Parts: sequence; C-alpha cells; structure tokens
Amino acid sequence: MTNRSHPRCREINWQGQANCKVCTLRKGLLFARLPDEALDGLLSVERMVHGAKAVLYQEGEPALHLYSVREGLVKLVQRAPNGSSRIVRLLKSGDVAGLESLSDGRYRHTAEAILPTHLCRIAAEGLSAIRHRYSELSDELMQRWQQSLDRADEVITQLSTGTAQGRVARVLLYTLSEPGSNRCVALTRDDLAALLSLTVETVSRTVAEFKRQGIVNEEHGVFHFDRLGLGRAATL
Amino acid sequence: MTNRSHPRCREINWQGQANCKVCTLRKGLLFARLPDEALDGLLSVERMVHGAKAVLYQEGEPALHLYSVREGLVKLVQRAPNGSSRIVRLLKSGDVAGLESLSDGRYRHTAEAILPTHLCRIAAEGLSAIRHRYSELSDELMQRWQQSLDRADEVITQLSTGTAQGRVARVLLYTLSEPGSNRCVALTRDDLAALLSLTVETVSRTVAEFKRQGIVNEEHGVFHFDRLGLGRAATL
DNA sequence: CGGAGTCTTGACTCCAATCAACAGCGGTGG
DNA sequence: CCACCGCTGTTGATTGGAGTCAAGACTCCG
Repeated sequence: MTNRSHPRCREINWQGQANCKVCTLRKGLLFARLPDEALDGLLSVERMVHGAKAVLYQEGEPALHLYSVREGLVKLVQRAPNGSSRIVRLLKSGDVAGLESLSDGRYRHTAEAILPTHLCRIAAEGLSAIRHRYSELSDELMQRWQQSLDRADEVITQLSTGTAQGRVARVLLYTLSEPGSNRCVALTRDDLAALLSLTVETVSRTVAEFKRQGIVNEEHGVFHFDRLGLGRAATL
Repeated sequence: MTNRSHPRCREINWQGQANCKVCTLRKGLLFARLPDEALDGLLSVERMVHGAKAVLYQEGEPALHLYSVREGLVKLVQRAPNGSSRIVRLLKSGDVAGLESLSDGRYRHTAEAILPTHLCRIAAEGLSAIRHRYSELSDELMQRWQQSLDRADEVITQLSTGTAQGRVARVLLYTLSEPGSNRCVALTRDDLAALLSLTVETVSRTVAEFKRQGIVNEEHGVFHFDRLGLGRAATL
C-alpha cells in the first residue's frame, strides 16, 4: 500500500466521501459560506490525493466533475497548433479546476498534478442542482471564475512578453511565491518552459545566470531568491 | 450633432434607457432567457454608442457597470511591467465587458472601442440584486465567464506562441474572422502588435509578406485571404 | 498647404531557438 | 554488485528571426 500522504508519481488515491461540515479548510474553499444543511443533499464530494504527474482529467473528455485544490500544485495544459503543449494556468490551494463542467460539455485542458496534491472532487450535476437554491454558492463560484480570469490575464501580460530573464523573474516573484516571500517551488525546467513559452535550454541558461549573479539559489526542490534583484530583472 | 449610427472617433453617445423587452438582439445577449417581468425592477440598462477609440472604462476605476456588446469591436488592454500595453482580449457582438464588477472592486483592464460600437450598459448593483432571483441569469453569466476564459486561453496558446507568421495567420483565421469566412476587419498594425506581442514593424513586414505571396489582400479596412494558405502559415 | 498619425522598408544587432554532446541521478534487472 | 537505461538538467557552437533605430511614403484632416 502506498503512503497516503506522499503518494508516488502518477498514483491516485481515492479517500472516500468527504465530510465538508468538519473540513478544516472549508472557509478558504468553495463551500465557505454555504450553510451546513446544504451539504446533506445531492452534493457528492470525494477526497482524493494525486501524486506528481497524476492526471485529473484530459482535454476533450466530458466534463463531469470540478476539483477544488486543498493542497499542492496542478497545471492546466493545452496543446498548441504546432503540437507542443503550453501550460495555461497553475492552480494552488483554494483554486478550482474544471469550472467548464458547469457551463458545457468538455474539458478545455489536461489537468495534471505537479506536486502531490489533495483535492475534493465535486460532481457538477449535484452542484448545478443546488446552485440555484443557495446564492452564496453562486457568489463563491463567480469569485473562482474571476480568479481564473485574473490568472489567465497574468499569464498573458506577465509570462508571455518580454525577455527570457524578465519572464523567469516574474514567474518566480509573482506566480510561484506568496506575496512577500522569498522562496518558491522549483518547477522542472520543462514546466517553466511550457509556462513561459520558452525552450528548456533558455530557461536552464537563465536560471543558471541568476544563480551566478547570486540572485537565485536552488536546494531540495525549492528556489530561494533576492526579491530586489529579481524585481530589477522582472522589468526587462 | 453627430451622426448617431456612425459616431466619430472618441465620441460617446448616450442613447437613453433601453427597453429590453423589444430588443431585437435579446436572444443572443445576456438576458436571453430572462422572463420579461424581471426587466421591470431594479435593472438599469442604457443604450450607448462608442466611436472608435472611445474608452468604456479605465483600468483601476471602481467597477460599477458591465457592458454587453451589441455590435462592433472592443479591446481590453492591460499595462505590461515594462510600460507597454498588451491587448488581452477582443470583444465582439454578444460578449460582455466588465464582469469583474460583479465580484469585486475595480476594473482589471482599460476597455476601448476599435470600431464604432453599440453597447448596453448595465448597472452591476441592479444585476446583483436580481441575479439571485433568476437562475437563468446566473446561467447566462456563467456562460459569459466561460467564454471570456476561453478567449483568454486562446490568446495564450494561439497568439502568444510561435513565429510572427504563425501568430498573424492565426489571429486572422481564428480570432478576427467568423468560422469559414475568408475576410475580417483590418486592425491597425499597432493593435495587431499589442495583441500578438510583436512589434509594429514585424507585423507590418509579415502582412506585407503575406500580400506578396498572394494569400492576403487588404482594401477599405478589410482583409481578404486564402484560408488554405493562411492555414499552412498558422502551423508555424 | 502643413502636420499628425499610420504604415512601410532598410540596415544592423542581439536574443533565443536549434542542434548536439554530456553529466548526474534513480531505477531496473541481469 | 554493476551495467544499462531513461529522464532531467547543463553547456557550447551556430543560426535565424524578431527587435531596434532610422528614414521616408502615405493618408486623413484641419
């Protein structure tokens, strides 16, 4: 049996029906302001843990569930016209994947865990059914939708323009680290490249250059960095 | 007095309270499935016409209204870290600008008409008030939100990656023209550049090259093109 | 007419893609 | 145990494509 808290790569552990009423994270998640009684009915919520590289859903599949991220990191990937794939968004704790299940048919992206990730999987059907009864839920969903849009805009303006140095600096500063923090997960060079629309080699070189300048330091899968130095590079 | 149907540049014409019940476009717009009686109450809807270059709202302003596009073309612009500005989305008939007015505080973008544009301006407050009563409206809003997200993803994967030729080809084929059509509005080179994250000069050269190859033709502010030829270029 | 704004074209530079080789690491299996 | 393999990351040499700078053409309007 796999270790439940740290599943191996590509593994998915189903951990049973969730009991949202006792959820320790509820106030930060989708059902924050929903009254307890709403959680009894049609709503199907399952807890799951996905190991790194495990796939939540594939682009084009019928969208039946949405996923609320409790902990970890998930990438949404879309195939580009030339065959390569681009990371369109990263989802952290509190974010929701698969919102398209509420409006229509099929998933737009492939969702894959980057870190071991704890999720709640919610059946779209049940959610739609109670959505109309509880306006708090509609409000909360709109917040998530807006959040997704903000993230998308960030990718457009921050991560798809300017020099390689600028993009790498901005992804570390704004996308991957908490505001004010000076460290963040060290994504693989491939993921950084797919997120920044650069090649692996360019990302590798750029990070190496930052290390040489003493602005960035990497150990045990974590980047530590000098916010001031990166900030200067970010305007390039 | 300005000609109402073709206002001059930067001009804004307020055309009074709208009567949605007799709206010829209603079925394609936000209130498509809303019962007539819902339109009587708190809802404030005004018809407006914006000339080219007229600004609907500015980034950072308090978001009080949302705008439903009846006809025309609007760009959403965001300032990039280096000071230049990037077009993050284009809005056509049926699209909605300023959805952020429903979730929180301030506009994320500057919205500016590219073509003379007919709009309905809807007070966010009134909409929020009736949103909870009419689930059809929530549904319709979710559709628009999803639509915005799809557009954003399109900008990320189609318009921010690959060679200049590929990007220009894709913007003409997929973003600016109706599916199956072989013509579209000829945006200014600046707007194309801001949308594709290229320089004006590169866009100009690329379009010129397409013209030389005979796959694009420009007259009276319209591009005519060979779908097959552009399709080949789009995979670059 | 002149002027502002838009578009085009040329010459040059430079940054990132490409192609290629190799190092390090963990895992697998003989 | 070690040899081998796949995966990730690094580095170098070279190329190509887009950015930059600059000049000039064109159009629309006052």
